[in-house]
Amino acid sequence: MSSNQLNEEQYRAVHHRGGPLLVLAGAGSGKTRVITERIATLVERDVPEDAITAVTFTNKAAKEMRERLQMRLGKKADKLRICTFHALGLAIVREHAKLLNRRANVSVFAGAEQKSALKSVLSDMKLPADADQVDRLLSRLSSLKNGLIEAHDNQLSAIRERYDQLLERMNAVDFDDLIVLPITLLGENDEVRALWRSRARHFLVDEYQDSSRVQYEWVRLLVPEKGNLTVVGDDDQSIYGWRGAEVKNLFLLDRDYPTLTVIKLEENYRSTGSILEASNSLISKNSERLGKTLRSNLGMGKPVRVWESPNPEEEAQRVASDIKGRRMAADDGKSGSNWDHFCVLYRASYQAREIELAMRREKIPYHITGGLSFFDRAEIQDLLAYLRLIANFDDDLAFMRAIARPRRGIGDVALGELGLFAMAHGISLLSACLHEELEHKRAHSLHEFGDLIVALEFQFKHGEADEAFDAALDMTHLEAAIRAEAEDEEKAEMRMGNLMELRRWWIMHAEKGGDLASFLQDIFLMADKKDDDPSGQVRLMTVHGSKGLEFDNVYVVGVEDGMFPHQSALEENRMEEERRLMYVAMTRARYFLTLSYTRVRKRFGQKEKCAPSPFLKEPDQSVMRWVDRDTDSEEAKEEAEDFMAAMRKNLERMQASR
DNA sequence: TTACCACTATTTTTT
DNA sequence: ATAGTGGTAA
Repeated sequence: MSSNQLNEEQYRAVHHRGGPLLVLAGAGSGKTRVITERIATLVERDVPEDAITAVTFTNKAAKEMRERLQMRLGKKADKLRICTFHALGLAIVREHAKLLNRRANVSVFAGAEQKSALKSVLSDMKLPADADQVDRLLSRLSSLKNGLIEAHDNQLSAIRERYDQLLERMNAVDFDDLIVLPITLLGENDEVRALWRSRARHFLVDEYQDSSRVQYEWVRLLVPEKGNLTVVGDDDQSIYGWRGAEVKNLFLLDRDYPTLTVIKLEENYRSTGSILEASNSLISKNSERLGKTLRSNLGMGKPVRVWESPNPEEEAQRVASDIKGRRMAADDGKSGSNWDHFCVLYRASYQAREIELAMRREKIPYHITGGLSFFDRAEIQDLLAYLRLIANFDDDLAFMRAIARPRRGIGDVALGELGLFAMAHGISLLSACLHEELEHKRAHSLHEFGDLIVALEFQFKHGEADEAFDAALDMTHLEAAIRAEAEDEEKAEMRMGNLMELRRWWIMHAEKGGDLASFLQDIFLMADKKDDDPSGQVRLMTVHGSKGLEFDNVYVVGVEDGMFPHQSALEENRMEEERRLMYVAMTRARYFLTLSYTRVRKRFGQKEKCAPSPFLKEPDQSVMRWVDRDTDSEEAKEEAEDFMAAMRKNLERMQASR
C-alpha cells in the first residue's frame, strides 16, 4: 500500500456502524487492510474479542489476518476467532461432539480416507468400486451434501446414508461434514445457536464470492437480519464455481438483509494504468456482474506484452531468459529486484513441468506453489496413520494403513477375516485385534499389534511428548523400514528429516497444551501447508493459487484457445468464470505483465495446433503490445532499461512511504 | 505376498 | 508420453 491514509470509501467501510455491510473490493483495492482495520477498530471500541468471529477461505488468509492484527493489537489479537469456515466447523463439532454422535478426538477424513471409506461402502453394497466410479461418486456425494443437487437419486441417498454411518462409527467426519454438521446443529438446537450467535455478534467474512450455498446458510443462521455482518468480496474474482461457490450469494445478501449498506472500493493501489485498463476491458465482457471499474493511482506504465512461441518448450525458455535478463539488469541496484518479484502463472498444474525445466536450465531459483504437500509424502502418511489410530481407536482406515506398513505378514485375507469378526461383534478393527475370543491364524500377530497401539496410546497420554513420538517411530519399526526400503542413504535421511520436522511440530503443539487429537486435526486443516520457504525464488503456480498475491512481474503462459479458457469451459456456461480467472491472473501484476501463447501444444501425447486465446483479443488493444519474435531481442533491451527505471522509482516510492 | 506387464485415462481449478 | 491401475504369474 502506498499510503497510510485510508481513502474515503475505505474509511467508511472500516468505521461503518449499524448493521449488515457489503464491501465490494476490487483487486488490489486494500481489501485485507480494510477488514483487519475494521476488526482492530472494533476491539478498540471495547467490543469483547470473544464476540468477534472472522472467517476466510484459506488457512493462509486466516494466518495473514491474524498476524496483521497481532502487529496492530498485540496480545489481544490472540483471543480473536479468525479461521477458515472448516476450522470453525471443526471447533463446533468438537465442542458439541456428543450431540453429533462423535467424541472430541474425532478424525478428519480427507482425500484418501474419504475414498477408501466410500470404496468400502460400495463393495458392501455390491456396487462397482473401481477408482473411477469412486471419484465420480465422491464428488456427487459432496454436491449432495452441499445442497447443489437434490437427492432424487435413491441409490445416491442410500450410499450417503451408509457412508455417513460408517464415518460416525469410526468417530470421523469429512470436509463437507465440517460445514454441514454445524448447520444442522445450529438450525435444530436453540441453545447451540444462541451460543455461537453470541460469539459472532460481529461476524466478518472474507472472500465472500467463494462461499457456497450452505456456507451462506451458515451466515444466515449466525447473523440476524439487522446483525453486524461484514462481508468482503469481489464478484469479478469468483473462480471456485466448480466447488460450489456461487456469485449469486452476493446478490442474495440484498434480499435477506434489506438494510444492507454497500461500499465499493474501486481505487487500485497495485497495478499500472495499462494493466488495469487491459483487465477492466476484459472483465467488462462479462454480463453477470455488479459492475466496478478500477482506477489506478500509478502511472500508465508499460503496455501488456503478448508473446507468440512455436511450442511450450520455447515459450518456457523465453520466459526464463526474460526473467534472467531483467533480474540481471536490475541487479546493480542490489535489493532493487529479486527473484521473488517474478511469478509465472498457468491454467493447469501440469504446465509447471515445462517451466520448471527451463528454470533449471537457466539456473534460476524457483518454487512451485501448490505442488505435493508435505503431508502427502508416504513416510508422513504412514506415521500419521499410526498417530491417528493412537488418537482414535475407532479409526478403521488408520488401522488399515498402519497395519499394512511396515509389513508384518498380515495380508488381505487375514484382514478380511478380522473385518468380519469386527462386524459380527459391532466393534472397531483395533478392538477386534484385542478381543479374547479372536480365533485366527494370525491371532498372535494381531494381538501384538493391538497391544503396541495401546502401549503407545499410554505413552502419548502420560509420557513426555518427544519420548512418545520416538517410541512410535521405534516400536512400530517404521524407522527401520524406512531405512531398509530407501533406495539410498540420502533418500532415507530426507525421509527421516521430514519425520523430524513433524516431530518438532508435535512437540511445539504439545508444549501449548494440545493433545494428539487436536494436533492431527490442525494438520488436516493445514493440508495446504508446504514445507519450504518460497522467498528469494521465482514463484510458479496455478492462477487459482495466485489469488490474493501480487508480483512486480507476471508471466501468464499457455494463453491459448482450449487451454485458457479451458476446453471443458467452452462447452458450457463456464466462459464467464474463465474470464474472471484471466482477470485474476492479470491483476496479480504490479508493473509488468506478459501474456504468452504457443502455436503447438501436445495433448495426450499428440501434437496439436492451437490458436491464441480470445482473451487476448478482448482487452482494449491500445494497451497491449503483440511482440514479434524477430524484433524481440531489440525490444528486450529497451524493456530491460524501462524496467530498471521503473524499479528505481518503485524503490523510492516505497522508501518514501515508510 | 510380491513383481511385472499391459492397458488405460489423463490435463482444471482445492477447502 | 506417462503414470497409475488392475490382472496374472512366480
